[in-house]
Amino acid sequence: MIKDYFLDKVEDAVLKAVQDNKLGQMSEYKRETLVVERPKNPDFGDFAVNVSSLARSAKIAPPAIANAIVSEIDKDDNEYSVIGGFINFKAGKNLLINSIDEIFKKRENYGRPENIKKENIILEYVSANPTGPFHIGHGRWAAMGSVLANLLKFYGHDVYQEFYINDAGSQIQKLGNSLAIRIRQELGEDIDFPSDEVERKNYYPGDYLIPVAKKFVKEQNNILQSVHNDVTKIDVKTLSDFAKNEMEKLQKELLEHFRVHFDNFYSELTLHKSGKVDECVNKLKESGKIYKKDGADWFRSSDYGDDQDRVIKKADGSNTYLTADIAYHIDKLERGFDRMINIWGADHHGYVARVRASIEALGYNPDKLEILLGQLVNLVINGNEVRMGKRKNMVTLDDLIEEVGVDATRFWMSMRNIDTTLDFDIELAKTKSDENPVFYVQYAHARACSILRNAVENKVDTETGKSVPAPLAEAELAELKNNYKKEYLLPTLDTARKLVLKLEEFKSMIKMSAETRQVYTICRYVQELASEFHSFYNANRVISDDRELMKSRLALVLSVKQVLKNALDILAVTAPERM
RNA sequence: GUGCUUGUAGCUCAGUUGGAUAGAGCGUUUCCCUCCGAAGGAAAAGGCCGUGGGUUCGACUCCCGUCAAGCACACCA
Repeated sequence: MIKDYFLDKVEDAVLKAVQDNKLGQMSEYKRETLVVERPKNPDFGDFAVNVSSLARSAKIAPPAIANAIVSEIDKDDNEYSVIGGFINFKAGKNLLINSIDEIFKKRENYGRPENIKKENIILEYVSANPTGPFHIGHGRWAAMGSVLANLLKFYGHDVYQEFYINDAGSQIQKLGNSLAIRIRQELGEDIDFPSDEVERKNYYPGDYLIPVAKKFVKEQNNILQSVHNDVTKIDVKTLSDFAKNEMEKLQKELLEHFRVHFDNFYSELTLHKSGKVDECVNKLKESGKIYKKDGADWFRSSDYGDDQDRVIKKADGSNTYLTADIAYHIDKLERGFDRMINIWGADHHGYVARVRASIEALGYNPDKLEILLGQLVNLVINGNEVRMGKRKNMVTLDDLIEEVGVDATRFWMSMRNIDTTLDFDIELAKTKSDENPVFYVQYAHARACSILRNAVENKVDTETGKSVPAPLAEAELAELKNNYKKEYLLPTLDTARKLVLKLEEFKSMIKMSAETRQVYTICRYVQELASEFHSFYNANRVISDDRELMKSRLALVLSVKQVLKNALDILAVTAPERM
């Protein structure tokens, strides 16, 4: 990376200057003390380093330090200039040419770092209850999680994507009871969910169980006959299992459609059945971190930073949700993953401390668990915020995707910092104009493709009716693409510096994004690259009579297309050839 | 009451780990197609970085207080 190249040069020079006693009283320098930044004013250069931080140990003024350092640098064809305590750097032709060359060499792998410490990561996200359709909040975790998985894989890690199904506990019974009501309605009975608010909370009154009830009546006739259509005589488990399977099926179909791929769906129920939950309780007891109070077993999570202790086994002998969750995380560790990354909604933040505590209490390293807490999603309809209430006004993810499409939904759900509440403006996400960043970016890709098509297409002159030969033969374009030579770029280099630098930035953007787990940086980058490309397009005509210049610019167009594609692939947003 | 997150341009948001004149998109105003996609581009206007202190040569960034918004504080899952 040009950035790293520059920093290396500066640091080598600092070390040399220190050795030659040219930096005042400074006697040693530790690498990575200095930081590369972007100059506020682009006229200063492409990158800059501020050496003011060295002034304290050197005991000489920052400009003198900067000059001393620059005088030690082997400059090649790059420009170094000193303003105050800043060393500004402007990349020369060699570096710029090399960065485009790299794109042609690496193609779809451009941006993947050479040497990273590869980790075997389990990424858990969405993990919704199988008791209903996804709401738009789930959409944010689904989009961000799958982008993060793509990103970390691209970066070089092994990523195993898992969905934890909360298919145990009271809500499943609730689901069965709700289905019973829907089936009775289906059979013609005049019955409805209780109107009393408190009692109503024991049911899922949403419409989504109606088709499930219809299906049950159609497919499970033998069961209904055996109880002479008296639904109350059917075992609740039969009903809840049926509903649960239907919900899981719907959820999985939607995830596929949304381009979200899980390697595994891990059932909480199997965790209980396998005895792993009990095993976990026993281990905690052995660790001496359990005590009895009011008939329940309490875990001393407060010994590990939690603000209070937590019940692990209720007075009635059953386990809490937390107990299963602990067992689940221990199971992940025992499956041999180096790192566990979970994406949780901010409404679960209270769980972070207790899960970490349990991991530590059981003798594992809690730092292996990374929990990304995401703020929630607000829907904006016609400029008005629609608060996502518990059940009322619930917009399902299905509806949203149908309304705005997979590409726009994925992009919008990924484009904001995970720490900020996301305002999802439906109208804006639907617009096909520059107001909508997804289309702006896709348009840039389509435009690049269009130029490449035009370069090799024979045209017909509308006035004379004569055919006009293509500016470039197919074979020549193929040659440019497959046997790219560094010299190709030279003729357009001066007018394309900004664009080349932006293409080069892809590498550092990927690094930053992967290391901070913040996928929105990819969305931002792709908009910036599109902007630079549109700008270049307007200022420079690609197809022209000057063949060398044309080839040079086509090489850039090919590069832009490649890098846009690489970024959009990570986002799993399509890169259209035409729109 | 306690904890977590967020307050930056009219709106939606960046701000690379404490540095140069605080940036981008939308919106507003003015320009740019005889020609590769104007679904684009160029430019202008727009800011007490919620607020009050502190640390520092230097603070949007770090610390403390304070105000506002969201979320969470179960032997529910």
